[in-house]
Amino acid sequence: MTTIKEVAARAGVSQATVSRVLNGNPRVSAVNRQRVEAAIQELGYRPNTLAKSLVTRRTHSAGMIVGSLGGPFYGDIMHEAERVLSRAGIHLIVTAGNDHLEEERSAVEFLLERRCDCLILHVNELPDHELARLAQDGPPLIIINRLLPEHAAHCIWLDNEKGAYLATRHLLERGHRHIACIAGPADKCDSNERIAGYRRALHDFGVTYRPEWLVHGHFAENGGYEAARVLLSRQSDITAAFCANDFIAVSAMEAFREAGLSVPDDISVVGFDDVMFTRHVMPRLTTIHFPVREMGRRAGLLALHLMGMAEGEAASGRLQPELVVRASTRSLG
Amino acid sequence: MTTIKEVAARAGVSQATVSRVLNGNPRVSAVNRQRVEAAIQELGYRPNTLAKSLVTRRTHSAGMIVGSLGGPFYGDIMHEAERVLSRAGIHLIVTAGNDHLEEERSAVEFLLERRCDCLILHVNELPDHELARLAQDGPPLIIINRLLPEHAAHCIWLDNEKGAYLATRHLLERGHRHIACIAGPADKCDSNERIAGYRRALHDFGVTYRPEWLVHGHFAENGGYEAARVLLSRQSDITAAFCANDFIAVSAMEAFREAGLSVPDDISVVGFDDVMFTRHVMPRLTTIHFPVREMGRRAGLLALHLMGMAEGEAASGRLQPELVVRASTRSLG
DNA sequence: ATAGTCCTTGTAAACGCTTTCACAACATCT
DNA sequence: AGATGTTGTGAAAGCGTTTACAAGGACTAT
Repeated sequence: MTTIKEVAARAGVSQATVSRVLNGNPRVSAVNRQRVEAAIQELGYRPNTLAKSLVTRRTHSAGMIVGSLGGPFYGDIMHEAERVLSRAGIHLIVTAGNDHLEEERSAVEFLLERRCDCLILHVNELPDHELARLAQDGPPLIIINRLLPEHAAHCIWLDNEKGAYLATRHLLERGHRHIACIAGPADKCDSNERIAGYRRALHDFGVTYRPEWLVHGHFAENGGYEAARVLLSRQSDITAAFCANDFIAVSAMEAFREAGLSVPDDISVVGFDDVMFTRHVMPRLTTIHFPVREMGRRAGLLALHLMGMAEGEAASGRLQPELVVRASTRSLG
Repeated sequence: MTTIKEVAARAGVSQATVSRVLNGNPRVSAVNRQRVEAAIQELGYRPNTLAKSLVTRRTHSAGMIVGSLGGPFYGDIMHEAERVLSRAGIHLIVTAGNDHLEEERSAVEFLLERRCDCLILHVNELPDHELARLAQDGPPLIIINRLLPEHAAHCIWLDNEKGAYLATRHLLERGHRHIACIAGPADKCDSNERIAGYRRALHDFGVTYRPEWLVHGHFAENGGYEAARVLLSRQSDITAAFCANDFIAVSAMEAFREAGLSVPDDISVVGFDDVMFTRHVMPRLTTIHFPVREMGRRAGLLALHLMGMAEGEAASGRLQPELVVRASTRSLG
């Protein structure tokens, strides 16, 4: 790899002059500028960002942690954040935390060691106080899909409770009174918020919640299949099910179908997230739209903001879910 | 940020000793080792990888370029590659090229400037000779989903032609003789290879290809909708369609349905890629399985190999597609 | 005693860049 | 004339690490 020194030698100037050309410093004579540019071309010189960052203390990069590099949810977030950031010359470095405490910690460590100018975190296991400490003595921090009350200005989150409320209310308004809830893992707060919204809706409509209506699945693909079977085995005359996400909903529908129940004729199903493929499943899934892309976009914007690179309002805050009615729910009777 | 110097001062030793502790060098007395470790804890010291890499000339990172950070295809590739690499202590840095020449170039530049130890490229626009040059004077290079004949040992690609052949043959074996092809964009080589496979199959079964059977869509979501409508407008009595990917297939099915055609009763449809949701669409899509995850895994493995960190065989080479028969195709008559 | 090992430690020179400072050369004002 | 800017330039210090290399101390073998 050629260095700035060699370029300087070739151009017959000092390193300082080459550096000035590289950084667009106007205090360089036209002659020298040309010479340097020629030398750069000829040698195929490529500045070493490591060295540069070492002295400038800026890496022009934002670090992001997501649950996993795969999957439609994170894909959209990364994609949108990257769009916003790259337009401002900031590169996004993404790493997976895999919803695992140790991995999340080491991911943070990794990004910190790389001296990212800003951190965008989607972490499940890292406890609040560690995040708080990080926010205090690290680079600017943005937390997505989670609310730290003391750091709300750095958080972007979804009103999960409301989403679940909307979904359940939709079922109630269509006359359903025996409504199951296939929730996510019991230890995720997303999951619990959604359960809360479900219960509030029941309560508002004067329906008494029954424990046998609730069952837990996991958020990944096929997460709802087993859960739905458990539910069915309980014989609890349900006519509708609110599912904590679309994967659960789709795989639960499969289980229902196998049990001879038709969706939506025998049982109505609502999902959550509105991931891309919900439009293509049959019946097309009624679900709660999660503005993921907006979340990604805002994360990028807020990052720029905190790095002092964006004008206008900060983009933190709560995002609103919306009900999308399709074909997997119908009125009772 | 605390530096190694401060740690040294606090522990009452030299920087060199701290560095030795950091790097697990055994030539440090137990006493000093403890002192240093204590100092590190107390100060919350975090080594600066930038500085480290500057001198060691290793960044312990592999750079990857994909078309976009979103989407199931790249998601899987990134995910699998990351799994393999992170287990070996190598971090994956992913950047999007957005299938755009300039962006791909600048993505390469970015990764090169970051001094990644290895590059994994999924690029569409970058011409062969630029890749060849890169392979020559840059870090180890891996090219996925594309074959550079002179660099086959660094490539991992899919036999697209064969996949298309299998798909088309399946339709032919079921008695179809008027088979459309909804291809991808005409300028992508994936797309053209798949067209070639389609035509070879027709030829092998003695069916004469007709130009009005071919229509181009794009690979993204809904890419097949318009294309299918064009196809229908041609009145070409087709009974089956081979689609160049699953997104095309799914949106084409929608167009067929809108036109009053039932899949598979009136028209059979085969997709390509076998992305996750094809199992959940209705009718469940017959498609060609593209071993994406295997491709990602191999890319990671090959990267390790080229960095001299893996034992065993190199993982380059051609991946085989497989036909997955589901419910969107049926026998004619 | 003396020389030869083996360990542990510190000193100082890199790594490739930016940036401050000083200085020369020249232009512009009293 | 002299004083005062203005510009373009290079020398050198520093960013936070690693890593020769050398040196000192504690042994052992003569």
